Amino acid sequence: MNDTSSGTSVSAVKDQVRVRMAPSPTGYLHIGGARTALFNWLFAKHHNGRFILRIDDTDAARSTDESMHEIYDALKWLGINWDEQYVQSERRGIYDDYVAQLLASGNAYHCYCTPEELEEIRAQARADKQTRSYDRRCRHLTSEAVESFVTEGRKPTIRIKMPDTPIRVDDLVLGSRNIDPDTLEDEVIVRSNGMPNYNLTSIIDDVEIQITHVVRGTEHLNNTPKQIAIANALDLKIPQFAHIPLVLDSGGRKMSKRHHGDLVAVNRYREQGYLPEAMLNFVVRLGWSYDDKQEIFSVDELVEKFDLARVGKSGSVFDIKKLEWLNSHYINQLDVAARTDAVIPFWQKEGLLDSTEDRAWLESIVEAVGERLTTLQDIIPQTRYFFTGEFEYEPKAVKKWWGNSEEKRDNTRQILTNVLQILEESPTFDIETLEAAIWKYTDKNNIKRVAAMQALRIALTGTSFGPSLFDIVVLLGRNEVLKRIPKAITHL
RNA sequence: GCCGCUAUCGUCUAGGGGUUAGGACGGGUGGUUCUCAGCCACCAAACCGGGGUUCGAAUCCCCGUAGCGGUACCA
Repeated sequence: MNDTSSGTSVSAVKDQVRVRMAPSPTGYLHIGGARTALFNWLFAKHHNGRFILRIDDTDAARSTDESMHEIYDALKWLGINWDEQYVQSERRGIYDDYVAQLLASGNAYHCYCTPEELEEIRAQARADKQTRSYDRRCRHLTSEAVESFVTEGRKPTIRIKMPDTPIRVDDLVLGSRNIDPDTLEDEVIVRSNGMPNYNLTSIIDDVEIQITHVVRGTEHLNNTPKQIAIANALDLKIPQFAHIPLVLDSGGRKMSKRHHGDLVAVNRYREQGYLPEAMLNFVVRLGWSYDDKQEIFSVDELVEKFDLARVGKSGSVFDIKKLEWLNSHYINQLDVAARTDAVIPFWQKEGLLDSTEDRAWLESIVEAVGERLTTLQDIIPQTRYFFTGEFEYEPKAVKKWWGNSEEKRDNTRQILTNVLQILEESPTFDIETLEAAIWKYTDKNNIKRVAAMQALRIALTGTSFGPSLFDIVVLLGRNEVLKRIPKAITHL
């Protein structure tokens, strides 16, 4: 409210900032939607305003309850809470009143064209290289014509009559421009079944619920002059607009459910073990930056620093590598207890935990894994062998470290046999003692440490990578280790 | 086809009339180490093209070009 640094005209607005996110419940929340929500939410928080959730469900055929709840879930998971909520299907009366007004003032008219006719008109317009695809033929229907359509049983749509003067669009991100009225379509604002359409309901609600700033994706840019025209015809005061650039795939195309499936679903990332903090931090940097050095932002910092004036104009590519980097950063930020809490559901889902494991042991495992997690899901390949001796010996690792000739394998068997004996006879089973004993053995016999260790690692874990091997040995415990080594020797 | 938007390393971006065009992710090399990850050091990597304006243009203007978005009785 006292913002002088924003660079937008927000500072001039006396009233409270009110922004909204208006998803249509026709699927899950996707990355682009999450970013729109986040930008709006941050803008609201930054200005001490209100963030409103509006469910744009005027398309009854495609809207589902299930989808609505998925969107709620995803938003809540991200920590994007809303102060008010509206559902368009419950507000039908409001739209009907405005439509009646539009009809009465002559700013809207009934259109009796059938979908087939419209398609023909469109095809013709295109062939003629026309700017508009509807020729406005129903603007001036004689009463006889109307009557015959009605007796034919045709149900009309209602179209808005576009003005013949330019429409000025001011955009906080893209700047201002005038739209040539010749390019404007007499949009259908009410379907023949009586349901109002997006361009009508959207602007009416924005005005009705007193939205001060409409922050949405640039796919809506062409809708803006149409919506302004509707508001003008109704003599309504329009909000400010800010169109934010699209989120693109690696090929530079808009990310969409249609083309990318659940690759764009926020919930998918949640299931894979991405942290909401990482998602937020990642997504906010798609199109927004603070300065030339900061990449990591806490939510509080974002609220403090977010500014529409620093939103770029061009689309940004979704780069999973960067998300992964941020995610591992935020996972590593968690202390061992919190990280253990975060990882337990993943062990459970994998069926690795049967409630006999004690907390201290689990925390030790997480401690040993250290900074090796990119996603929480990574805990599975990193730690499966702690919970079960039933694993495959990874072929590539076997070939490299156990050897691919009979001679080399004999050698490995010998090493493992010796190591087994050392571990068996060690008076205590702690890292220092074992390490000293093993090093003594390898150095004395001129065996490369790495060779012995990797041979043992594969015997114990099936893989050639992972935490410090002495951590693993101790965490597995003497009994288990003494079982796994002979098994490996037999398998060799 | 028509309408619109955009254009800095592969990616996210900083900058913006005079800079060695900066950072980060990713990539590469070396070091540390029982492996991997990490960490440390270093390297490669960009102003779409052409015209102006100007002493000077990546930056301002124009024109191209390319990419993308929209073009529904979807939102």
